[in-house]
Amino acid sequence: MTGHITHASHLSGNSDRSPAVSIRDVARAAGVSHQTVSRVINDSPKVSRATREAVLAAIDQLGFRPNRAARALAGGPVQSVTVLGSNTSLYGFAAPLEGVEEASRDAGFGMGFRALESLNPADMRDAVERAIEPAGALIVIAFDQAGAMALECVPPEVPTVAMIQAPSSATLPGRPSVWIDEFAAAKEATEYLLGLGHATVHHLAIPSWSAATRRMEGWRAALEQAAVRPPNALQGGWTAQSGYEAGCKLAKDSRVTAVLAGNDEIALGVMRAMHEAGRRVPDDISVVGFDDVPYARFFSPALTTVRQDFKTLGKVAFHKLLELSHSGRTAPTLASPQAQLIIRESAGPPPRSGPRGRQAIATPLGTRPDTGPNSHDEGEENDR
Amino acid sequence: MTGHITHASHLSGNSDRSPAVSIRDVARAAGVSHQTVSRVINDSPKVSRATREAVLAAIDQLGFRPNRAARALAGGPVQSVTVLGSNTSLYGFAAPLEGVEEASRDAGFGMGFRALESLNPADMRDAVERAIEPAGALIVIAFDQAGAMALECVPPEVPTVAMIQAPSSATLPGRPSVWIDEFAAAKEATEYLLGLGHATVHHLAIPSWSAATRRMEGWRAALEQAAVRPPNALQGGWTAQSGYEAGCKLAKDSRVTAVLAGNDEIALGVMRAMHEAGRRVPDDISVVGFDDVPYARFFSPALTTVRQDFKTLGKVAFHKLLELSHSGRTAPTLASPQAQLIIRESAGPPPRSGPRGRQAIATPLGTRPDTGPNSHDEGEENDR
DNA sequence: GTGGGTGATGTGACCGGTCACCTCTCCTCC
DNA sequence: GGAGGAGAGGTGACCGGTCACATCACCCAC
Repeated sequence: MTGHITHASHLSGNSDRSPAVSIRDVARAAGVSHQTVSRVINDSPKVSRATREAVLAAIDQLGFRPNRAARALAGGPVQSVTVLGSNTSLYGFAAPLEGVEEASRDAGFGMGFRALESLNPADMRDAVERAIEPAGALIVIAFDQAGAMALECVPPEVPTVAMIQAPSSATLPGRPSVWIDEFAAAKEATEYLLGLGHATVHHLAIPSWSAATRRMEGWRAALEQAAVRPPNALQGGWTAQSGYEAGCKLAKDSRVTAVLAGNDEIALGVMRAMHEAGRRVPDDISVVGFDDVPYARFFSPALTTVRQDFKTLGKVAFHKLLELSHSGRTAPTLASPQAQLIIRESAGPPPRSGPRGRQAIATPLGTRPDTGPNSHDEGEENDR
Repeated sequence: MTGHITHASHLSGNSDRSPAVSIRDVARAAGVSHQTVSRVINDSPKVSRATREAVLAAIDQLGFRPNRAARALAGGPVQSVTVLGSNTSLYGFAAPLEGVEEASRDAGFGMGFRALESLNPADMRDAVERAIEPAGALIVIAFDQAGAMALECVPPEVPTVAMIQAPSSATLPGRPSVWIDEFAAAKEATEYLLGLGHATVHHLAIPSWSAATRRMEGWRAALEQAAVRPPNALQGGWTAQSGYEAGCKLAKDSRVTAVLAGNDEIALGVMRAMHEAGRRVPDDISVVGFDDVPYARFFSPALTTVRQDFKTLGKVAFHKLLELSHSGRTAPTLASPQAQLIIRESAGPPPRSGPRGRQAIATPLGTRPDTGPNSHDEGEENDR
């Protein structure tokens, strides 16, 4: 209530320590020993109801907050996590981060972040060590190779949860991990495209350091179920740029009428490439993305995509970590929020008489190409 | 070289402390006192050359790393920062974060992140306190109201650098802050649009809790210089959704032929709204964005926008913080990387005979509207 | 020759928690 | 009625750094 809180803050070692309220102050106020206060703030069962309440009252009155540094030093529960990932501006990395942050905040935990830049093993080991040191617990965004490599550098005794693309990949056995099961959604998306009449669906995959992604498996399963031989999946990058580059190649192949892109940025790049090549989306070619970034519905055409609940993924990862630290190390792996197909405008039936010939000359990025008129209205909004 | 490093890691207070190498181990190995080691790792001048080298050798050999917690506890230099901001998935917030992370990593600092969710003063105060506690130093992303409010809650003795929109706004005097001076670029963008022949340029602003943003001032300056009375700036949000909503209104006003949007997502929303209203970009209406998000060049039309070097902004903020902590509190405010107009496709001359009538009926988001053909090729790529 | 710098180093307390271990009380059971 | 436990609480050391202060050698000036 009163709670004047003073800060002992200084980057450099100045000497203006302010007398922050400590466990012993609380003890004095409550008429108990400092150890009893420690027991109370750690929910030890060995404190009587009356004493606990007295201590809690004192804590409240003095505005006491346990000091993270002291606690860490003394080997207590550290109460903070470091997230390790290679990127923060990609939505697929930023959104889970947001989820972890929210969950950690709710739990009174601190959250740190460390980026992975180099793939060099020594650097990687170093980055992991630096990440472990302040927090003692890790959440690794292991969607990409950097994250997967980092995961391998983490000593087994460090409480760690990995966010991964697929459970089958080279995750250490027993290492708790969370993922979004995109198999069903990828399958559904592919079936949706086949259902629109496409002879086949091409897949422009996000990078995968191990075998295949779940979304790739779902895509393949749908094709096989429809007795279509899956074309080779194209290995792409993470960015719109990579989608654009791949799209430029795909645009030249007139058999390509439907593309399932590895994420929404890639899908945007593909659409741009098609646009430049004079192939209209969705009239000539259908494009479906992955993620449902917040701005995907404002593309023209609005992107049909598979929504992923990344934020919840982050929250689940954090809670997994909590569970791991509470109940020993008895946490296996766990699937989390389902993905969901969001139908918008970027996919439609294939062109009537097979793919028609290119009608505009492919122009390099930066010149405004023509856009032909079009006139039908399938593709209902299925949003929200 | 050898450097076996052990981790004293546990979330819950288990007792498997591993004997991490401490300052006293190093002292023993080097045949000096622990205090001398402390002096060496803190670059104290009061150590002889020979001793310093012996200690450094021992440090290297044992793979010693100072313990952050112990250091913080003892009141030494904390060597970590917390970034406080309201969002991580918006590019304008994520990119500076990335810059801070990189700079902090290079300096051997830890980086934490805390999100601001509630605008409630009590919650805000609480969030700030929690952010200060573990690191002792703050970087506040104060582009939006939440950040600005947080800034006001920070006690003056806490080393803090603010990233702000404009220096004139309600920043506490003397509080070091960094910003990108967008005045010139906003002016240039507006002049560019006027130069294309537009009678006026409308501005759809990002939220600003204080008077005006620099970009708004630049926009106004260009108009005034051209003897055009600036129309009222529209207050928007941060997202594509908000741009879309505002765009729907703008589309109805036939005098609007050029829009300077507060950021690229807003610009996308505006373009979408125009598209639905049957107003072609750039033929009927020109749209210019702000930020140059990595995918902006893949929009159709590719977005003409003002590039901001957010990453460098983050780095500058961090270095400012370092400087602040080293050389007392003698850091005033400082302008940082210039913004730059990137010309792509989304802006062009206004329609010949004044804005032509709407040719398609405005349709709600989700129905695929027509796109008319178009045929000219201004708008050169000025990219990279 | 002695007092007083100054530069290099050592000593011990301390930061604010936790841990291991001890004490004291009260209850139960043989 | 005394051994044995369980429950509640206290005591002091300790984590790994830093700080304030003491020490010691050495040089210079009076």
